Amino acid sequence: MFSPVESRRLYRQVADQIRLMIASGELAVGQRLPAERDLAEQLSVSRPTVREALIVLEVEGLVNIRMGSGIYVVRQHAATVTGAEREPVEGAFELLQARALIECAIAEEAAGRATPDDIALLDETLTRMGGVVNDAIAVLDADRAFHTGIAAIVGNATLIRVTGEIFDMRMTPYFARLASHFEGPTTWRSALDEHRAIRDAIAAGDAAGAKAAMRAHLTMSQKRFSESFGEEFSEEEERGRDKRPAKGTTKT
Amino acid sequence: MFSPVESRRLYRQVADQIRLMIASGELAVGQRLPAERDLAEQLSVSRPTVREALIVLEVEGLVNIRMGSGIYVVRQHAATVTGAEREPVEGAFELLQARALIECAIAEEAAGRATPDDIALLDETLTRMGGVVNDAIAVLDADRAFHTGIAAIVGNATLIRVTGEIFDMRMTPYFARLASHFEGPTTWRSALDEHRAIRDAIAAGDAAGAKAAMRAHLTMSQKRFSESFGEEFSEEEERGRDKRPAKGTTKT
DNA sequence: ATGCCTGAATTGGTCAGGCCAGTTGACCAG
DNA sequence: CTGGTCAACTGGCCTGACCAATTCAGGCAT
Repeated sequence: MFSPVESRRLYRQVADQIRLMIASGELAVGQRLPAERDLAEQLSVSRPTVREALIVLEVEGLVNIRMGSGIYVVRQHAATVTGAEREPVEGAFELLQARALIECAIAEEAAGRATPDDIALLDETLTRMGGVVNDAIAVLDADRAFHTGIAAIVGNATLIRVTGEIFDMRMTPYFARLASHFEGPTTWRSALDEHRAIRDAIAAGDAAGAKAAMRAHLTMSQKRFSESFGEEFSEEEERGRDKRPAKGTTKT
Repeated sequence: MFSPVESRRLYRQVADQIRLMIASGELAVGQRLPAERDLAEQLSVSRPTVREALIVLEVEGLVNIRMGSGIYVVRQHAATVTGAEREPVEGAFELLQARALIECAIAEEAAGRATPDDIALLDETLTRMGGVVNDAIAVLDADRAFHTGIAAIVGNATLIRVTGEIFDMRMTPYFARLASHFEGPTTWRSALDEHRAIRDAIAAGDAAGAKAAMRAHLTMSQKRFSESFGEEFSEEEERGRDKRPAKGTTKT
């Protein structure tokens, strides 16, 4: 049907092909791939192209490249596709479910550790968020700061990082385009209220309440999302054209 | 003492450097990067190296490469800046703490959803792990498969991905060097026993038990780790011992 | 026979230079 | 002023080469 012409880039095609071979089991986990030179010959492309494709797979965590030794299949879970051909809607729900599981646990933990300084930092992000509900970019940044701020209360850099990364997963082109349809000052204000509830529970040291508030927040996010795109979802599938060639051009 | 050799591949270093420039705001969102040829000259590396680095950043979603036009910053991902210079010991404890928080929640959720097929898959990884406790690479793979397998029970691709990514964080050169000192058939057999306890709790549908078993497993992992490297750490590090990362003191 | 050591073969990492194709914007004919 | 053309970028891909790390077979001393 609608095939993005973007697929022209050769190293992407090569990466897809190798990824497919891994997913199908043709290349078993732990197995060593043919040498770059051999792959280039078999695929009728040059070695730099093969290298670029392998680097893509390495960043995705599918293979492990060991200098002087070879390239080894680490895992075959094709589930880690980088938004290439993922249903944006399913991806969105999955994302929110994953966030609910992880961030509820973090909020629960944070409630038992928060210091007044921590709460002050959260309050700072809340006031900032309240002042920029009309700025789609700034409000998103404040939203992110609130969620990573809760992770920061636990005092674990890994948790902060993971929280931020999961949050950023919504930044895929698909998701961003869908989000632009339902994100607005009204929905952001609702989110802000839910943020305040989370903040209050954490400030009160109420672990169960913080967990519940976080779950409610992410559940409501999911609800807002599903309700809003229901109407817009007739033919919004096509790739973004001249509407938004680059980010932030029309927003500020 | 010995320099970690840090034979990091050049294109990774270049990617880190550009990522840093993006994170610091030196390269603003929406801005176009210098041309590949110019970047190569400024960084004193060849163009293929620059290309490989940019492909890494593109896969990570930081930049958008548009053929014939240029390379544009999509977003700044400040959370990943910490990767380069991290204390290995603190990092290890942090990692296990983060895993405890996240994977306990996942195990809890999985216990309520597991089907006999899911359990069969877990059992497969357990038997596989039992057969390769002497193979440092294979056993690690089986270990990973068990933990991601639990995430798979929940049926959420994002959770699987996150679990795998956090697991893989231990694959840094620092961590790998430390791990080689304490990982062995004995410790792996202990881990396997703990895995079985988790599996049994999930199979029984015991959410609280699964959570507790997972927490016990990761706590024991931490214990094994800290005990084993205690001897090796005569003069190498000192502040790593008394962990307890102070709350709120988000490092600069 | 055993174990250590060496060196060649293999493999990934990097470089240099070049050509092609798409993008962009200025320039010129209408 | 409008429309179309063209030349200067820019990324995409290729060839060929050399360097560095890994691996393993074969030779040496024990």
